[in-house]
Amino acid sequence: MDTFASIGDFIREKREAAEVSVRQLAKAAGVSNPYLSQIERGLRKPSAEVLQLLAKALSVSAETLYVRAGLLDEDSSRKFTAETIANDPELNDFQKSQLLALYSEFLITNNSKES
Amino acid sequence: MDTFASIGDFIREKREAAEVSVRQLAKAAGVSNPYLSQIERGLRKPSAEVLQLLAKALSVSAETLYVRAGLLDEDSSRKFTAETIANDPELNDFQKSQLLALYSEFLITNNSKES
DNA sequence: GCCGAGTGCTTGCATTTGCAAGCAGGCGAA
DNA sequence: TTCGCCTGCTTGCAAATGCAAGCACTCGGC
Repeated sequence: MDTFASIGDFIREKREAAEVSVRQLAKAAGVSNPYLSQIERGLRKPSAEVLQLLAKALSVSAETLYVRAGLLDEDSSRKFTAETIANDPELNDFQKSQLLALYSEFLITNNSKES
Repeated sequence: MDTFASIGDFIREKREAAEVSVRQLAKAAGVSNPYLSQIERGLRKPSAEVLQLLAKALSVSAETLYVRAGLLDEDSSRKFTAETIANDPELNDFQKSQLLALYSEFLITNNSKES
């Protein structure tokens, strides 16, 4: 599975579903229309910045496009729970340490159950 | 705030915290060491693929680096925290619900403090 | 038929990304 | 002192990205 051909197909599919032309989407996203055409046909591999612009213009999340492009794993959020909590800007340091302590406690509990 | 200078600072910080040299990290990530040096100094703007490689070598999530690089919005991180907890295979359902309840409580507390 | 407006795509080029080869320096051992 | 190994960085270059100018086509109106 060629990921970047896949993202091109996905973008074309979304564009056609939205019933807009290559030129219209390109203009809305702020990229050149030949380049968008090349992306859709898998001839070029757009940067994450371009994917971000296209996501916004297509009203889909950037994450969706990144996953399609192989730039994010659907597994990755699962692996780094502790880090995600630590980086959450909505939480203060005390709250983070409380969540992390509880999380660690659960891990220890689960590990001792498995032993 | 120049986002890509910021990602360079962040990568250097993580590398130094891990006590590895530019060459060691570059090798671990599979990128050239001069290029890594340029990234750290903000002279080059790495692609998402390179950020993905560096994230893995630094044991941080790709999302963390993407947010730092402006490729993902922090609003998405907030969604990811809840989702990350819900998807963590190390936790059972009860544990998940406890963490999510605590997390929600903190969000409500923080939102009412701001209002 | 011609024209204008639209369509997706071709092509050449400027700029950027990432690399390989190498430089300059520090440090410890002989 | 020299040597070997390590360090971060410089530099020139190949390949990739993204664009502007333009082509060929379709369609509807006159």
